[in-house]
Amino acid sequence: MTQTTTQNSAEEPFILEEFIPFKLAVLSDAVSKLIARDYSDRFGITIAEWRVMALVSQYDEVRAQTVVEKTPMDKVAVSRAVASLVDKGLLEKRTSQADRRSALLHLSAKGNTIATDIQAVAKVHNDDVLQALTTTEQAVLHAILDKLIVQARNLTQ
Amino acid sequence: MTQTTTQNSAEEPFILEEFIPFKLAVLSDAVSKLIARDYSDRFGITIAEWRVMALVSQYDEVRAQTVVEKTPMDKVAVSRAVASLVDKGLLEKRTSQADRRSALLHLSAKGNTIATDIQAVAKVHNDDVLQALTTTEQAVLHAILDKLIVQARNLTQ
DNA sequence: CGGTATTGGTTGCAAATGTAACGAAAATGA
DNA sequence: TCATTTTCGTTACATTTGCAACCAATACCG
Repeated sequence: MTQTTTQNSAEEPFILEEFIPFKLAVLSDAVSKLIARDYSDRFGITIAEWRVMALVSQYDEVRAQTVVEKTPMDKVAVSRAVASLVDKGLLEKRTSQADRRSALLHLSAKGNTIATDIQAVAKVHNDDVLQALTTTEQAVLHAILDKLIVQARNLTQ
Repeated sequence: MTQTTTQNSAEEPFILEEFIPFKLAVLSDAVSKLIARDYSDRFGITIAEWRVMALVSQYDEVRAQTVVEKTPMDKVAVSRAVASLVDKGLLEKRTSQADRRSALLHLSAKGNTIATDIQAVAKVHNDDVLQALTTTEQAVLHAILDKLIVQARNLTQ
């Protein structure tokens, strides 16, 4: 851990609500709950399932490992989301010819339709949240979040 | 839900990684895991427990309900964190004379010492993360997060 | 008052999540 | 080429979390 505290920091009162990790948790939690409820009500899927669908939709065909790399989900979470989506008939798995350990995921016709619907809803959610900001602020936010995500990854070795 | 999508949004490809709710989840998750591991290793407490300690330390004496209002934790989570802290001898509960349903929380001597230590560590974590940003960006981030937290609360009715 | 509703917090149970172990396939390398 | 290690994904088990029911105390209101 890097030492970057100022020397007079001990004198400043400690205010939890002003800590970035806390603020991020508060915000992310609020937004996630909002969205999770909506996706569950409208489409009967979880956020984890939605992430898998979104990635499969984007890349057309992905392996579970790819989902693990691109989301904050571990392989168990992905495995379970995939199983559930297959169960619901939204996703199909076919074993890769190149590597028979891994399965290639792709959306079923039904899955494709629903993915399109959710994408529209997701965009509305995104816009709803961002409505509180000016266009400039939105751009700055994106840039800052990108930097911080990189930083967080660096701090995790 | 407010309709704010632009009319040509259907033509833009959908990219999960660029959605603010997703970015926030990725970042918050990474930062939280980083911190959770550290607090657990160094002090043997969870983030939930740390939040309770921080608030009790700040306000000197609080009720469980106050913790619920100021954090993204529900009353069950707070109840359990409090029970665990009492168990560890870091927190004390005394029933309020004004309302004997509620308990007033305050730190034990040991709890106070540890709280001070964690506050220092928390500041370092905060600074470590923010190191990726300029001073201006840090200020902008705070302002934007505040706006978004308000917005998220408004969207949840 | 006296009954009903509300609030503060805990507990029990079910669902979700994380960790570790696992089997199957592929990569490594002696 | 055969033994060993690594990778892919699943499964089993333990822990955590969330929801609903709950008890106790207060507030509300006829």
